[in-house]
Amino acid sequence: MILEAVRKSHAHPSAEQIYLEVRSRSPRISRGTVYRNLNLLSEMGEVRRLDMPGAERFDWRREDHYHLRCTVCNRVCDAPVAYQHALDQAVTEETGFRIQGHRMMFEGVCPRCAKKKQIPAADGECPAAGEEPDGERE
Amino acid sequence: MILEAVRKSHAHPSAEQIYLEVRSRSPRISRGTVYRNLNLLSEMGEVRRLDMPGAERFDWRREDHYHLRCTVCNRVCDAPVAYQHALDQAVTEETGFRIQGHRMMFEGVCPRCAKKKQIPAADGECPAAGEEPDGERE
DNA sequence: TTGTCTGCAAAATATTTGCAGGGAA
DNA sequence: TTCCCTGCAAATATTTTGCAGACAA
Repeated sequence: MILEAVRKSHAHPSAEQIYLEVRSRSPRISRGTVYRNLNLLSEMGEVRRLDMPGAERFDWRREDHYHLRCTVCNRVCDAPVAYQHALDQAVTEETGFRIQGHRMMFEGVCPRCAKKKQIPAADGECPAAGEEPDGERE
Repeated sequence: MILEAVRKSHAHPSAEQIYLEVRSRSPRISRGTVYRNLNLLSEMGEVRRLDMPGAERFDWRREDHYHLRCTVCNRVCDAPVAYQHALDQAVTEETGFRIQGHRMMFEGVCPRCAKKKQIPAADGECPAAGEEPDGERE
């Protein structure tokens, strides 16, 4: 059920958002269970974890890909750039690390925030997908 | 003094590590002051902030560059890959975001952890620089 | 004096964990 | 019964903040 919640929301939700979503359908669920299962799911590779300032986010997509984050409203969407396997190879050879992969996060201001010059309310979408902003960070 | 501490430690220290370092020289300093000044310094661009699971890390280098993290001991070092400005350009054009830049974090197992199969003690160095491991994460 | 910065402690946020109970095998 | 998973609450960990005092301009 938690896995479904992550997969259904393509908005890279935080653990708290997933908790709220699941609770709306199963009101007795606890945060502990959500965190425990998100950890399990990410270890199993069913969901992907995004390191972000403030709180982790989760991604339903299992393939390697990059992300794009608005530094104003904190919304995250997928970046239109192909994963560069060649870099992993290069770093492996140069460092001796057993490279598992890499993460890339683009940062900038989304079109909406650029216009509004203010933190937007709580709706809206990425250039090509429905996402939910946060409106938190300064 | 806090800026010096970050610059002196080329090991991408956490706020706590910086606090301990500064306190060893100025025992009356408080965590609040360290956090406040790290935030100031990163806003001024004097230090760089690294988003990591668990806790933020700080980097004295001001130029754009990538990082490499051992998923076992949690040590971080600089990655031997040049920053790809072309990607920022591409994402700007494709998304309409006002791109400020991107972060890249390679992940893998460092040579020492690969050998020891265990979390190493508290010494050691990156392939080419002295760094301090964490030995925290599972 | 006025404004800025600090130490201290409490608060806020995010996540993990101990424990007893419930349900499935 | 046994084992695993859950809810609940307390505990951790990290970072921020309110406040009163110290220091410099």
